[in-house]
Amino acid sequence: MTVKLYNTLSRTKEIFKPIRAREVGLYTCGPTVYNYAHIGNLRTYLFEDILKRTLVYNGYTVKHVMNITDVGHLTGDRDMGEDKLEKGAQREGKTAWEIAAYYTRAFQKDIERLNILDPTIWCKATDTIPEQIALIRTLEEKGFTYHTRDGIYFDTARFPDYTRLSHQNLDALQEGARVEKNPEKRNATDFALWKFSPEGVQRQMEWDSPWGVGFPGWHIECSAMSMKYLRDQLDIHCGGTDHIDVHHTNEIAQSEAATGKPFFNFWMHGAFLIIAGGKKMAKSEGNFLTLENAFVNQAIDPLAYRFAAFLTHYRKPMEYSADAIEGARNGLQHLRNQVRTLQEKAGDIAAQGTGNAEFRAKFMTEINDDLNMPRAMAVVQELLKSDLDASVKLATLYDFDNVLGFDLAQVDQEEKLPEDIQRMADERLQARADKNWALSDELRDAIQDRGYLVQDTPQGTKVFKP
RNA sequence: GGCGGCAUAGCCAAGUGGUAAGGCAGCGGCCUGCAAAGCCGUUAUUCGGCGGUUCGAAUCCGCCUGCCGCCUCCA
Repeated sequence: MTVKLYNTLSRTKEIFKPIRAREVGLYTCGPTVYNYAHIGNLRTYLFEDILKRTLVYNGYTVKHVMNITDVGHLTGDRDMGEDKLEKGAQREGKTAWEIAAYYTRAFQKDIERLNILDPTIWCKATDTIPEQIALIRTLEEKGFTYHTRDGIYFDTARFPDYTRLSHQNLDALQEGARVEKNPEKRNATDFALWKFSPEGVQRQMEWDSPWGVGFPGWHIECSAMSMKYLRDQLDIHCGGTDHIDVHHTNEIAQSEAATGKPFFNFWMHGAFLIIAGGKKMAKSEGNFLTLENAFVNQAIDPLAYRFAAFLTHYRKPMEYSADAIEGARNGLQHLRNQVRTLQEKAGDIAAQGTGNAEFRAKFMTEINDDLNMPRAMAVVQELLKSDLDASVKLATLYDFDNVLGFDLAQVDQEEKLPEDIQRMADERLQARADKNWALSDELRDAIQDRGYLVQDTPQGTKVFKP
């Protein structure tokens, strides 16, 4: 089976071929940990999870590196010395280091709740300062840098293929359209590799460097870390679509300028989650929803978001609405109920291996076509509606779940009922035996109010948490 | 201004030349003491608008309308 992936570099779907035969190097841009991730951020990590699981499903081993940006980028060229982490620290009365540690944990909890597989390697920007400095020094030796009063900058005019990824027309760039421009920059697209700590200011995060005390620029960490951990396996680099024009363009420029070799063969970008009115979800827009407040606190299983995300292709903007989430929530619950029903009918599932080969091939065709999850989800429905034996269906579903990540094999693990719920269930059983329907219905309502489902089946009454 | 994207049923959406996937909601039925769950069936003569190319277009071309992203950090 071949995997086709849309490569932003060529703007076409290409047949994926890793540098090594069976092991893929994957780098995914991680969060800046100065606040909670919002569900729009999380959409991108879900896309990357599907990418990784699809590669694994195809028999590849994936060496996955994700960075944690725990040093603040400046909020703008002119905000001398103020960055998001230090600002967050001020806001919350903690140190920048505490802020970073706190939101790193929060992020890791979020991805765990979404069943996103952990990367092979987590790496922190602050742990690779020496590598970043070394990279900047190489660039300096090769003549790609220049000093300004506030830092060391990369001269993009020296890198001929600067717009390879962005396909921008540099003459038409409107520098300073939204922010005051830095008069010392030689070209509008030049960017800082190293920033000096402002005079008279003691930053919480600053390091010595050959150029003076300061902190790394906005893009250098990803170059340094991907080269450090993936070396000669620079296969796929992912991030949000907003990274194409600036962050990834600059990463390519500085990396290739330093090494003289191509940086990553595949660049993949996830589209935004948008909300009513078509606006992106963003911290700066003040419309951001976290997994915590939009799902966990609403008693909605976070996996409903996973389900929802798979109903839209990763390269298309996804409409967020309460109705859409309600639909996904119901869809996931329905799927789990179907699995429960199958489990009751199924015989030896293990004997079925990975299930039905025909459906497996169909499923694989879809995920291998640039991760077409909406179609893969349709294949799941087709399988469910087919007249295959329950054990075969279930084995096939469990196999698909290696990619889907809905924990379908776990739905049968019914937890023990709390004592009072169990007592009500017992009383209701007696009421039914007495044909006291009024009492029976009252008890059913009471149990359901507590979040449990009551089902009277031919095999007896079942009470469980949905 | 440049680059890029979006517009398909009540909602979320797939589909890039061959006559509209799938999910949710709704409706009808089976089952049930009634439900729930499950199952079966059903729901767009039509794809933002107007032209054009073609035997044939949601899909290609032109024009128009509306919306959005990036060009500052941002998934």
